[in-house]
Amino acid sequence: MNSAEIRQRFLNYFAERDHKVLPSSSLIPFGDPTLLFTSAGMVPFKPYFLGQVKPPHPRVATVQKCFRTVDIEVVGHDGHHLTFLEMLGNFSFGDYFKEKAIPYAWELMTDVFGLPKDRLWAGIHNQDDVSFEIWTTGTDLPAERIRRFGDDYNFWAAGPTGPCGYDSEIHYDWGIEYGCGRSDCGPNCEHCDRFLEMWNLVFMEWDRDESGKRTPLQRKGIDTGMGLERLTSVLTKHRSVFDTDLLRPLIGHWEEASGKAYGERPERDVSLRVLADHGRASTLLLADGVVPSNDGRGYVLRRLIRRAMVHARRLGTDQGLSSAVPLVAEILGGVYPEVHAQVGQISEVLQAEENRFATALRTGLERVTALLDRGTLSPGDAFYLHDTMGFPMELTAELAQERGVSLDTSAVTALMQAQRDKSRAASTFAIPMARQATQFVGYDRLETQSTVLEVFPVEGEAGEAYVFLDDTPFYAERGGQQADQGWLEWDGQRARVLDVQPQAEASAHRVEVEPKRLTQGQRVHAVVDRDRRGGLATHHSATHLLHKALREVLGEEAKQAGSLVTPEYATFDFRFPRALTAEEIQRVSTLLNARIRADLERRVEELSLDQAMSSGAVALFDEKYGDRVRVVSFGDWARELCGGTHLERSGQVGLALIGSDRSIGAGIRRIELRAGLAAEERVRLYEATLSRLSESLKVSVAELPARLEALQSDVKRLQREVAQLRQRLASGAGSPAAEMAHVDGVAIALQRVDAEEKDLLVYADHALNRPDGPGVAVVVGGRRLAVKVAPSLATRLEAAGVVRAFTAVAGGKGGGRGPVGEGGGIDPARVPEAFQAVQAWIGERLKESS
RNA sequence: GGGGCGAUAGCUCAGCUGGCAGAGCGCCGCACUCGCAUUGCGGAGGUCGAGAGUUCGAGUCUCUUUCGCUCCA
Repeated sequence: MNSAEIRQRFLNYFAERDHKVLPSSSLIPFGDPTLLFTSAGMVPFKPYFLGQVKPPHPRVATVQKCFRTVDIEVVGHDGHHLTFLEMLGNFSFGDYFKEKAIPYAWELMTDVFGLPKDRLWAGIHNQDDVSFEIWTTGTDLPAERIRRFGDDYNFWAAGPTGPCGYDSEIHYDWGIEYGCGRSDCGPNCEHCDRFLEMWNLVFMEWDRDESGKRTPLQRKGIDTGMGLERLTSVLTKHRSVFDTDLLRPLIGHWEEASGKAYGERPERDVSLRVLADHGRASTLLLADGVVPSNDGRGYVLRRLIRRAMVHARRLGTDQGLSSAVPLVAEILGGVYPEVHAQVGQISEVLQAEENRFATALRTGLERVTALLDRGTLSPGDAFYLHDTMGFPMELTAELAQERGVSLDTSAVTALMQAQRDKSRAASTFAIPMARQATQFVGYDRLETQSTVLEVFPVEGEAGEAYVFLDDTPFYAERGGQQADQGWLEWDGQRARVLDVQPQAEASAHRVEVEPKRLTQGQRVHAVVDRDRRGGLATHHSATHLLHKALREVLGEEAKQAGSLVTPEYATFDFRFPRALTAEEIQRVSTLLNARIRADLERRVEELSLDQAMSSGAVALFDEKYGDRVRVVSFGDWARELCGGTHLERSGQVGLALIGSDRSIGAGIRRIELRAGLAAEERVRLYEATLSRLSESLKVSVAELPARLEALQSDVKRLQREVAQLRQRLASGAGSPAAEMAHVDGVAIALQRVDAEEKDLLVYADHALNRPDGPGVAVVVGGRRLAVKVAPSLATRLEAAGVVRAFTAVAGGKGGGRGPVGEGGGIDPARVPEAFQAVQAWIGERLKESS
């Protein structure tokens, strides 16, 4: 039996029992900004479990792509942890409960997959007698192979509040020969890995509130999850998931690349497993639109790629993850077509990221060697290299060892831990979960009567509340379009809506209001800010038209990689390997504005995802489950899946201006777009600027560039002349006569120059450098002052002292360092007196030091 | 979302405690050379990321901000 058959048999089993089989959703959870990745099969179904919306069918089954950040550090060290995995699951939304879920699981494992009954164990919660009853009466699992555990193993909750319940796990027993031999050895044994946790059946039973009180859910639910990789390993009698047909070919790829065989040396095997896992995970993440970056999802991806490179280096190969993409596509591409379709682009992005890390390593390496040359390496240095330069600590340690320099790695790890704690402490508060869906009515209307469902205070912001409504005209920030703003009005009161965040099927309105002034059940009038919405719609529609124009000019592979739509401007990111030429931008702009003037009519259709795709609509990566999707088109030209708000006709855009494109990362370009009013304002600004310029330069706009160039070269020539003249002045010829004084054989010069002269010190310098120059030069220009002391006197006189003696009389302030001093704010009328004071001060100093 | 580091000539960077903006490479010119490379001499090239503040004076100190690199959530 291979993994493909196992997937199929699993789904078939549940399909035969009236489950609707749904396709895997994206690794990027839809409409849930709090969640980084789809980490379990139930993630796409959260709105169903919360009762926010009605599921398409009361029971479903899926094979879901999952990514788990928590296991990154663990991967490779054992035979069953993975970052990317496929989760087999069956779900019931208020339909059957554990009385069916347990027998289903048992029947599937034993009858369908034919696992020997004496190898299976069950774990249940120590208070869950109901499950014990079902296991013992509903299946033929003997009571002695049921173990009871506490909350840490068999209690499930999505968070401190919300749905929760007991769960029950099915464990596989590899046999006594793999065990620790202890008498209490069994599932969840801490001393050995004789038992493998395979399938977790979650029984969602209660709703928990802030005080910890549990109230029974009206509709109890079932959520199960079993890793395809683990199941495959058991069914094909391989102790490790890395020996299954899902992963073994990837291990083989790295064996070949490195020339090191798997299964010979434990530490090499770790590297081989890490590479196999990370290659799969990176490929699938990229296929779902994640791009390496400094934070969020992109950062996790970057970390995977870099970890993999360190391991590749350890194996002595310079092949990066990009080399494994075609193989991953071969293994999983049949199941996940998005991988197949993008093999080239995925490899390119990986390649670019690998190059980037290579440069980080190179600069890091220089620094490490520089530090090691000094002979010591403190934990602080190593942490700096890791934290600031991104140079892996293991490599630092390795290099230090080679050079015989000691490094306290545990101290470095402690510093890393401290940094981690700091980050965690500062992590943001989540928005509380809504219990009901919000109906968005804002496509056609900008205001509506609505009822307040729930109100929560915003943590850390007094006077603000999250408000959930039953109906809302406010568009929540989604798909790159910023949220609407506006007002809630009730009983003569009015509160500003600052932001609206999506939360699965609900919308959280952040409102400027004391939380207790708005109560559940209150009727409110919700009004969207019309101007802001207009700007958003203009830019969103313009973005669609731009997307299409780009694809026509550059080719279909110029695919959207993200966008930001604000009322004032929009940015559009797309995959393209190089900068656009001026001519290409010109063509895009011409085409775009021609289609705006063509005044294409906007149409919105609600279709099934399949229909939409086959009708040629452009789909992005974060499509969600649900049988209907919105397709927005302008004429028969631009056609995209989109939930955003749009204009009625392309002509309403009026005008669209596109800026030059720039790179924002590996293979991704960004174009800035201004449309409608914002474009008009921009044009007006340009016009005003140009006409002002042409007026003051007295030439036509067309002649401006030539005129400016001429002026610039004039200025340069004049500047040069001025500098030369000034040099000549300062060096003596025709310079204003300096007033000279002599104290104890030291000549002191006072020179007065024009107030505009900038570099007073240059004059002082020149005075000193004359063959018969003085020992001290004082230069005054306007309210400023410069002092320079000849090197022969530098040990006896400080320029700062001269400046202070001067300013003590003439006012102002100043100071200096060594033989150079400057000051300002002096009264020009009192310079003669001040010069007397300077002479007196110098006289005293000379006496003291002689 | 939090932390660390950075932004100075076309490129890579230096600029110590605030006091005349620099080096190497590259570029241009001249010399040497049959020519090229090399070498020597000379030269051009700077809103010191942006904006406020402190100060007589800010590349340097403080705050804000943009962007980049990096670690973490």
